Amino acid sequence: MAGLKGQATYAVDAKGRAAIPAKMRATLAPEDNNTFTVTRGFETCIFAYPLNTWRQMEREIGALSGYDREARTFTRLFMMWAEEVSLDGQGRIVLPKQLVSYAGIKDRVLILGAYDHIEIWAPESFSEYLAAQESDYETLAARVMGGQ
Amino acid sequence: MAGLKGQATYAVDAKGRAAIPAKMRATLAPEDNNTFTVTRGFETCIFAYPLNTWRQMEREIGALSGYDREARTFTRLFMMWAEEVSLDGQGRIVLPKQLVSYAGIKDRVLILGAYDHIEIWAPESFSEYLAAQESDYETLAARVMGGQ
DNA sequence: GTATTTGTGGGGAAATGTGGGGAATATTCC
DNA sequence: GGAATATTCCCCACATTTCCCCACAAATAC
Repeated sequence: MAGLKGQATYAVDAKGRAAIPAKMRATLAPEDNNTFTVTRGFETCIFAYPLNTWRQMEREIGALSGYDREARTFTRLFMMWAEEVSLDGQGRIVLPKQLVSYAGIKDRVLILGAYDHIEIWAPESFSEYLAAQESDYETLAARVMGGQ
Repeated sequence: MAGLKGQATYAVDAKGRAAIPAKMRATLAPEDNNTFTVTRGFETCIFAYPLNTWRQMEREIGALSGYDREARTFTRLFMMWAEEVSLDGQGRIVLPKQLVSYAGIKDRVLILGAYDHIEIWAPESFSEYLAAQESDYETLAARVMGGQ
């Protein structure tokens, strides 16, 4: 699968639905079956994994020991927020209420591609998140990618 | 089997019944025969294992040495609380009284999927459990999954 | 300028969660 | 032992939520 990329903001309607950008939909493999698993993301957003990617995540979770206290806690938190959602005929998903509330989403969402998953943010939360970063883009790149 | 996931709170009626979320029921294999084995869980909740998974747990218990004192104690505690329960026509199970009392359940339960089993909590107990965690979600993930 | 794709809204059918009745089974008490 | 009582199980009924489809507006492509 080609990496998920791009960004767009969309309306959330009265039924809690939001469109997934057509460009991102085009990136999905047929085996993904127009299905995502959404779960609690890191840093106040919703993560949406295409089906194939989610299967890989589950394998990693399944490899953890049920007798280790921290592993148990993480398994609970990761899985309890997870929910499988499929695109409707118009390319939308229903955002689970609990995740909407966790992410602070009201009537609009910012959807962005992040290589192997999609992220769904309340636009205001994303602005705050950006503002809170201490390193600028260039510095961050150097640190993460090993510029020096 | 796809991992059990999701969360929902349900009423416990006067007969001690609680619904199992339809999404979780859909995850069960036909061989699970709509049957769970419930037992005392780790951290003040009830664990409910689908039949197949329970068989696996039993094999692990069976592999323990009966001549080891601690193994003997763990076997007793693990097995003495276990009880097999089946879904009724409406997708509910009857929660065994002793486990209800152990988990501090009153009139509502929080049910969550935890990959290979379901957990049944008193909502208040789960809140306390969450509040008692010293690491936040992101930190926990990095520690358990090896972010760094 | 027209045709096609993309995004938004809403209505009706089906599934889900909850309560309760009554028969069958078990338990208690005399 | 037998009657009274309690418990368990299986069924039906209803309210609510969710799902799936149709319709239209806006944007993009040609």
